[in-house]
Amino acid sequence: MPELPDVEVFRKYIESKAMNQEISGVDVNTKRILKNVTSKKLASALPGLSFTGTKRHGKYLFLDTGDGFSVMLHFGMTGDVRYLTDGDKTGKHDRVVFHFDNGKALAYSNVRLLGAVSLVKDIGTFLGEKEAGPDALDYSNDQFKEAVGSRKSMIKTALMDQSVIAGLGNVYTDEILYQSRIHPEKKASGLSEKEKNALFNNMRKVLKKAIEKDTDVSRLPRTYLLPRRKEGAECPSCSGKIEKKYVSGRPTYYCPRCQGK
DNA sequence: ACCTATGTTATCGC
DNA sequence: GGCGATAACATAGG
Repeated sequence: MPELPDVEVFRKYIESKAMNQEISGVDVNTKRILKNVTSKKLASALPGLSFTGTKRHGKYLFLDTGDGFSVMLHFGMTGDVRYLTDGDKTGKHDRVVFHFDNGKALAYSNVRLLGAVSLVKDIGTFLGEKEAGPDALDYSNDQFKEAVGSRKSMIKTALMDQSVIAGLGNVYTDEILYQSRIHPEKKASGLSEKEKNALFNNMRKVLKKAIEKDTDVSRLPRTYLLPRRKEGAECPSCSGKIEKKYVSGRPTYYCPRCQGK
């Protein structure tokens, strides 16, 4: 489920479990998940080091080693992490497992192989190469309005464009647009000041709420679309029907009555 | 067997 | 270069 809130929850999880434990070895079970690094390199660079800190930018997660480079984790659509303690077994989809000298381990799992694991020397350089825009939660209201308002694409496309805003994906973009009562196909540059302000405020509200609830959709407020993100579901606000339409090639759920064009 | 899916990247045409 | 549409990647579940 990795969008910004999911990756932030992963980050906190790793921060609370896997810090400052000496890495004893790295198992690469699926070489295809590695990008710009060989399994040999990964397995030789990390032993003796430990994870000393974490950083997240958009959907990218970085585990610092304190030795001038970080492990970069990207999760695609199905990535996850698990801290393995005594007796926990690795699963079929654990693509890379970082073992610690205390017997525990951190597993990066991914059903589909759309994600990536890599080593990154300089995070800023890496993000520059990826053309990542500012993180969604680092934007000021004015910067946000300028970045979004200058786009000629549909608002949903602009919000999901990682070079404009890093971190928003298909699911949370639907929620943000729903909360803001804005149709996903409205032209970004045609939004009013009021609409842009609402978008900015709801973006922060939705992302923070999702993080606060550990991205458990069943714990989100009743006024949220996510728990009912299904075609034909009842709109939590007007009791109309939720519609599904492909926007920018992605399945998009919205309430045509609340989110007029 | 067919369709769907939380992401990214490349390609084609306008 | 921007933008929309489309496909590709790989896999599990309905």
